Amino acid sequence: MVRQYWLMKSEPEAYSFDDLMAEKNRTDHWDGIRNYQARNFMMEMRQGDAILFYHSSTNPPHVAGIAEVASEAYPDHTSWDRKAKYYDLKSTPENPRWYMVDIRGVRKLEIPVPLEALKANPRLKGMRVVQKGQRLSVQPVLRKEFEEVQRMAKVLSKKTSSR
DNA sequence: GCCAACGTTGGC
DNA sequence: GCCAACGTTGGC
Repeated sequence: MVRQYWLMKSEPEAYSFDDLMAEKNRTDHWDGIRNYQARNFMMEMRQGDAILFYHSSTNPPHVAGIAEVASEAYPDHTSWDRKAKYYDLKSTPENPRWYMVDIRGVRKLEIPVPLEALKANPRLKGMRVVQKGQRLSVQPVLRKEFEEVQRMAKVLSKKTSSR
């Protein structure tokens, strides 16, 4: 049962939605979050919550697919791994500072929904991702926004295929 | 590659 | 607790 809705960003060159779908059980852990607000949102996530998987730093930026929360937050062990990219010396196994969740790919959108289209849709005005300066890589979305993005993907794909 | 908008750090 | 300096994000 879906409880809450989220949007998570990833740079596709680093990790794309297709990469997630290619994982065993289409499931992977979401490590490397080093922002308190994003971490706190992840700690609110419950199994079955739905996720818009967003590709940032690509042209054009877009929502690529739907995922779901596969496990609730648990300590991000890469935070105390000296060799890891996002090592934080203030995080320890005894006192973890950073957390991660597991997410599972559900389905790829019929067609990616570009940021420009999100911005042009007045129903999505409240989404953080369309607002200037909102860099948060994990953010809550409303159910109606989540459903609107899915609807847009359907509409866009019909337009494309009828040409 | 630029740069605006943020978040974090650390001296005071 | 203030705030300057610095680092990062991410659209363009």
